[in-house]
Amino acid sequence: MSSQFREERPRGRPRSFDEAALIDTVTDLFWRKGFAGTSLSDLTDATGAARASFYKLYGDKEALLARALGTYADRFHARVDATLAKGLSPREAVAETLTASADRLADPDAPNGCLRCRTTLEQPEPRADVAAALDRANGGFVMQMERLLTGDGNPTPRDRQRALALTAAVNGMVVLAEAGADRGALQAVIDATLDAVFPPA
Amino acid sequence: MSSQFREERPRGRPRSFDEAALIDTVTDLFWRKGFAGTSLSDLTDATGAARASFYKLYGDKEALLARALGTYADRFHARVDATLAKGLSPREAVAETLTASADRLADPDAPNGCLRCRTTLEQPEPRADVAAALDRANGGFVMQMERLLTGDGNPTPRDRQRALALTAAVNGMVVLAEAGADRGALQAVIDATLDAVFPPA
DNA sequence: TCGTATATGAACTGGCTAGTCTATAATCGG
DNA sequence: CCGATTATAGACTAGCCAGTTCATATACGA
Repeated sequence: MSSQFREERPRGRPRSFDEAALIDTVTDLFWRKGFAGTSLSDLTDATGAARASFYKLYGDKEALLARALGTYADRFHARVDATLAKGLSPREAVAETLTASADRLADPDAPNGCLRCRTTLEQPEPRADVAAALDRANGGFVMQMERLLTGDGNPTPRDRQRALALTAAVNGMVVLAEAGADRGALQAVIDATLDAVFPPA
Repeated sequence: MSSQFREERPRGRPRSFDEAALIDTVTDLFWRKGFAGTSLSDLTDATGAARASFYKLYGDKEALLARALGTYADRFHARVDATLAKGLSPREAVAETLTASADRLADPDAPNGCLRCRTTLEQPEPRADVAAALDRANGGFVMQMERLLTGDGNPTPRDRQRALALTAAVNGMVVLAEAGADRGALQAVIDATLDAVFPPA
């Protein structure tokens, strides 16, 4: 009976790191330092996982990047879910999302920048698996913008264009912030974007 | 008299590369392949300059990056000069500039992306000289946007905000394009941006 | 022709990297 | 306690890169 409820333990020596947290930690590292700027020693130090474990479990460093991009996109997806759950108007939902992004971008304590944008520019010709993850992250971002605009309804062609404009605004704020722009500058971008996407009657 | 008109020749063995073109070539290489992705062998192969000449003339690879950023910014400055010389309205001048950027970004033959944006994201904590060049490139871009808006007049605080919105739009298009967006998607961003910055009465 | 000045090319250094390999450690079932 | 299984630590390989060094080449002025 005890066996019936016990977690299944794998056979050999147990892992010395937290499997569930590993990809999150890797994601944060790539986010902070970039893919090229993160060495495998950085990863083993931060996660506690043995060097060999990474290769056994995931293949290689680029496969880890693909996973990290997935995690990064999932986090944003969850944020949009939370915003949609509040039942705001599209304009309010978009404003909340842009404001949260700007707050994070201007926060000196948060990891700077954006893993999706940084990787997009850093890897113009990525390996197939990374390219797929990148496409899903970038395409997914536009889709989340469409969800904010339509409240999960079907986007019109016009909505798709508005979602592209919103995506460009966020991407643009990422670069601006990394270039040293302060929160006020980002707010100017948000204000202009909201006026463009939700034209005042 | 011949000596009077002859170009001054330096004393020793002449250089085997075109000095005037060197930084342009370096700029294009960094533009295409990124700073980290461009090796010194790439630079010597492309320019014909000896490895040692780079170090003697410029110091090191990062100093070259700083120069390349200056060249890149100068090119854009010159483009804006040419646009301003046409005597268009601010809206027309901005539209022409954004259109030219989008055309280039969507052109499969042009070097992809944007050296300024890419370097901004790739080097979050650059060395002092690179940081200065990057600040001048990024700050200069906003200033060029202000010039387009004011026709070289004094920008109002409102103009400065509009220039930030334009800068964010271009930065955003850079990331969008690198993520695979087509020319039509970029046009949607341009249209929304023009409406936001030049609100239809 | 000779001395000086400058650039070249190629070898070399030192360091870092991703990825592999192996002996050992820690857990299991029996 | 034993054998099987899995993970670990960390040494090791092989390659790449930035930057330096030095003998050699090519120009000058006198």
